[in-house]
This record gives sequence, C-alpha cells and structure tokens, in this order.
Amino acid sequence: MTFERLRGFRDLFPEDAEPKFFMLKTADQVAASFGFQRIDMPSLETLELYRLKSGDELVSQTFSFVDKGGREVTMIPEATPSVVRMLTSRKDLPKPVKWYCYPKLWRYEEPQSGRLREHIQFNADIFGPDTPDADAEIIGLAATILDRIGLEGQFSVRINDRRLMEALLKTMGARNAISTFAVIDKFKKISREEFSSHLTESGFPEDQLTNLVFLLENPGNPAKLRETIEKVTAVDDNLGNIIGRIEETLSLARVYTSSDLVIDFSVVRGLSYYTGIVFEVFDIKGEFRSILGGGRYDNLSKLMSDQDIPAVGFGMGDVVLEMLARRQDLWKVPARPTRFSVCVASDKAREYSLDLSKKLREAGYIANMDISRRSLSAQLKNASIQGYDYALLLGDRELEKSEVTIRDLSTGQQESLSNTSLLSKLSSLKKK
RNA sequence: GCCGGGAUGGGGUAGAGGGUUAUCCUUGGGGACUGUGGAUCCCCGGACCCGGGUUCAAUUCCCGGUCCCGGCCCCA
Repeated sequence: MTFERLRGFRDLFPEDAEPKFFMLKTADQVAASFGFQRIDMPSLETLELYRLKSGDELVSQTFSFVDKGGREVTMIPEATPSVVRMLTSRKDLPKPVKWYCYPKLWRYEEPQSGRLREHIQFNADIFGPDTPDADAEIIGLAATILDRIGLEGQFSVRINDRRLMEALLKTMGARNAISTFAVIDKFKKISREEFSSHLTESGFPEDQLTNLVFLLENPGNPAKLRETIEKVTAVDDNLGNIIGRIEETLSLARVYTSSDLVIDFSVVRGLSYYTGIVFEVFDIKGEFRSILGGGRYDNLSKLMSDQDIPAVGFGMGDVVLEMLARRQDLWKVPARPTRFSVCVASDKAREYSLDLSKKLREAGYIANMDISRRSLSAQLKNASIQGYDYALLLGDRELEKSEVTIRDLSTGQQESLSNTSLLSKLSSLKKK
C-alpha cells in the first residue's frame, strides 16, 4: 500500500524546507525591524467572510465544506479578510496597527507554474493612517525584504493608483471603470487587436484608445508622471491632487530602497476592494508571474464591521519567490552553529557521550549523538556524509582519562583534550 | 472545470514494432577495516502509476482514472 501526495500540495524535505523557512525568517526579521508585530489566524474560516468582497469566482476556488454543525467553512484562500476580522474585533488597539503574518493559504484550482493548491504567503498591513508615508512604508518593507533575501536588483516594483486610473478613465469618457480595469489588467497578455475590441466592449470610447495605449506603454520614470499624463488629458485639481500624492509616496519610497520603482498604468490588480495605490513586484527578466502584490484598501473594514479603518498592505507567495531564489542561486541551507557528531567507541562510554552532547547543546552548538550503535568506522562515515564539522570520539581510553578526542572531519587532524578544557577550546575553533 | 505533454527502484536512466531472472549509474544498509570517515572492492535492499480491455501472453497496444509538467479561466 502506498499513499500519494494530494494534487497541488508539496512535501518539503530538509534541503528545501531549510532554505524556505530561512527566507521566511528573513522576512520576519525585516518586518519586525520596521516595528511590525506578528500575528496568526485560523486556517479555517466561515465561507461567508469571502463572499462579502471577493465574489463568486474566488469562492468557487476554495477548499470548502460543510462542517458537522452544518456551517459552510473554508480553508482560508487569502489572509486579508481574517486580518481585518481580527483588527475590527479589537477596538482598543492604538493606531497605527502594523501587523504581519505568514499563514498557509489554499485555493482549489489547477496547479501550474508558480501556483499550487497550498502555499505560504507573507502578509503585512498597516491600519490607521491614510498617508503617503504608510503607502511608502509598505512598499519599502516589501522591497527591503527582497533586498535582504539577496534579490536586490532582480526585481521591479510597478506602481499605479486606482483613483488615478478611475479619474483618468473618467476624463477619457469610460462608462464603466471596473470592467475597463479588467481589460487593462490583460494588456500585456493579449494581442493589441483583442485589447481594442475588449476595451470597446467595456464601454471605453474608441477615439481615446491610442491615448490609453500610450499610457500603458509608457510606464517608467515617476518624475515624469504628470508630464506623461498631460500628454493625453488635461490635469484638473482632482487629478492633480492624486498625482501629487503618488509623487510624494514615490519619493518617500525611494529612500527605503535603491531597487527599481516605476509607474505602470497596466497594474490595476484584480480585487475590487483596492481604493488607492496598487503595486506589483515583477522579476526583472520577466520569467515569472508577479512575486508579490498589494495596495490600499480603505473600505474593507467598513464592509466587514462598524469601524472605518484605512489600510494598506501586501502579500507575497512563497512559490514564485522560490523559483526566483533558485534562479539566483540563493536556495541554500543557511549558516548554522558548528556541528559535532559524537561517536561512541565503546558501550561503557555511552553515558559519558550523552553528557558531553548535552553540554555542547547548552553551549549553543549542534551535537548529534550516535543512536544506531554502529561500528566506529560506520559512525565516522555517517558523520562525514552528513556534513558534520567535527567528530568527537569517546571510548574507554577517553573515559579513563576524562578526555575527548576531537577530529576535524575536513582535514582528518585530531587531538585529545581533557573534558574540562574542551568547551573553552571550542570557542577558538574555526567554523567550517 | 477545460486543453496539451508525460509517468520504469529513493534520484537519474536503458529497454523491447507484445514472450518468461528488466539495464546501468547513483542513493541507502552492511562488510573487508572487532577504536578512525567521503577512495577501492564485495554483499544486500529497492521499480515497469492504478483499473479495465485486446491477446495464449501486456511494463510495451487501446480506454478510463490518478499524479506530474505546462497552458486557459482567475489571481487571493
């Protein structure tokens, strides 16, 4: 009898689990260094939580079922609704609230490159201030995490603003901004002909088509945002204010990172709840789907509760991040303490060996103790294959003299030390 | 949910236009080496994805399913 892994799920063996959790730990540390606090949430929520704002499409792609009490529940497909639920359940929290988490999320759909049925998403949000400063901090946090992981220069943060696009589409005479967004979202994936016809269907005036295409094709320099827009339409006060805010956000974000920050009018994001700045981060070579995405969603708490709390945040899945990290040769087992394998050369020395192992662990080292009762040569072979830095040999000879023989597995050199001088000696040993 | 391509020991593979110990490498365990490791040699373990059909005979051909890879839809 054999069991197979479920479709779209992963087994993480040590060689992959260690790099993965090391990356998450890096993100965790960076978020904490920004003053964000970690939270966690249930893996199961009522399905109703997603009906509110996410719509049928998302709900149809959830791992959901009816529980024994007759409730419709689902494995969470995204973090944000839970985070907002938690936030609004507490009225005592001083603003701004800056939270991060990295839950597992589930979606029931066909697996493909960069998308599986279960993934881990690093999520960070700021609740309270509706300021360019908060927007910039979220973008800065996302970029800093990627920089710290070692991806500096490998990605581009592409930024847009929903209000800007709505205002632009309005001045251009679009009838239905939301359906036009859906078409704009596909700009880079479909042919120009398809784009034109879909756009017209969405109620966008044909005579403005070239202007819109001009905008979509001329992302780029944030400093020229106003100039670019002026080429296609007049900038009134409303539009001017929005542009001013984006400019301010970008100049603040610029201080956080030297990574590529560009305006991209084709980034509108699918979710309907975004209300302001939206952004996605792409691999600079364009090999993968987006690495992370986020934006401002000021209306969600109002939809879900009696509170009105502005919010901005982002989510980063682990799957695309892993593909990019592998390409950049960053998928490595992280540095760790010196590793010792304690080899037991005689049964009489077993307890002596255990005691030494305990001391090593207490001193912060990694100590592996023979539990197979194999021959000394087999123990050494194993220590060597498993990549231990040193073998400690303990047998009758060592036991008698209260000594320990330490063998450097990379050079083969060894010496005997007294038990008491070992630990002091260790601090001077060079890590392999 | 739909479309295309795949599936041979843990990993990587060979194979035959059906035919009876299924190839090689690697990995794993043990030994030569009863107190000294990655070399060498020896021994051992381990596979034709599942179900049905055609056939005297199927790992090979056919159908269905499962899973993998990729794409659509959608993007959390």
